[in-house]
Amino acid sequence: MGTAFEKFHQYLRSRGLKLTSERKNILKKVVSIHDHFDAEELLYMLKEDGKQISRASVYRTLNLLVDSNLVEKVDFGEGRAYYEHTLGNYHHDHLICVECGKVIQFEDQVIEKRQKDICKKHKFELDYHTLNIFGRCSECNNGRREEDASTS
Amino acid sequence: MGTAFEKFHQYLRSRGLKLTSERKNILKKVVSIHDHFDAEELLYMLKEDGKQISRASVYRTLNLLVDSNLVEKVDFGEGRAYYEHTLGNYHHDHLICVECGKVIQFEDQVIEKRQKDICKKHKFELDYHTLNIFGRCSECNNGRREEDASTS
DNA sequence: ATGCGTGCAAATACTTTGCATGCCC
DNA sequence: GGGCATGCAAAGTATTTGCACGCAT
Repeated sequence: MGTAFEKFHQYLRSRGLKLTSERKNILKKVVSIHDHFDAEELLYMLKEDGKQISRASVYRTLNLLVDSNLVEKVDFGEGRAYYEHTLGNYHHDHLICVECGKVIQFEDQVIEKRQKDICKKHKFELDYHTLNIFGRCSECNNGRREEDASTS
Repeated sequence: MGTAFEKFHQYLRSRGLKLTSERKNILKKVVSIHDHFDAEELLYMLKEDGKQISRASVYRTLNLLVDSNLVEKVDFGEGRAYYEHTLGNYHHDHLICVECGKVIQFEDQVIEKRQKDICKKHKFELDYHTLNIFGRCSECNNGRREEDASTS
């Protein structure tokens, strides 16, 4: 758990940046959230905890955290960015219900491996990836007939 | 090629919507673009062709096209949506170079199949998916030493 | 004819940025 | 003490929406 701070501190130093109390508080909060969240939610949680941190700092720090690989930016196609920390979490992908918005996380080694192979084939140096599968979850799907099996 | 219009027309009818000349022109342009594009680019191309179509109509029609499965919305994490039509194109995923912005399309049946299996396991009805792999392309990668093989 | 669609401009939503001041190293 | 960071508000993007008029069915 201390590792996250060390990593971040190291990242900041390597760029001549500083580990301020705001950044510390943001990182502390971020690693405590074991789910995805967006910038506004994070800002709200920090305020709830009595931390007075500006919206600008939250956005700025999230960018740094993404850059330092401590946080992943995920995109659910909602026109806003979600984030999740990468600690302990092996990387995971998402099943996103277009009906109720529920997000189910999963991870699959076959797909991970296959991606690496594809990158190798294209001489592409893999950094990270995002795989989102959109559809309807089992609950929202109840009492529905199938309509199309077209797109994959 | 006429099929796209039939499909769209059918989709519109099924919703009590109309096939206007604006929608026709937008669809015609969209199917002619064999690459991804964003709303502004599309608007610009239409203007170039001498079509006077408003930004609002472009955005509105793109949403209809996505809804009717003729067009796919893809997200490169740039804070804006890209689109590509789904005609003839079997679905494809993307390798995105974070350095030069180049986008390489690929498709892999193993991954496609695996996704279907995962959905089945979660009783999730698959609609569509987006898989973006970010990293550095072979050109941008030249003369670089590898630094981290951490995240996948 | 009826009602959906269009264009325009304003509104909204998310994120970034300029500037004066504050604080880490 | 110097320079990066912060907070604020304003600016910047991307996209949506209300309204009056126009056109497809």
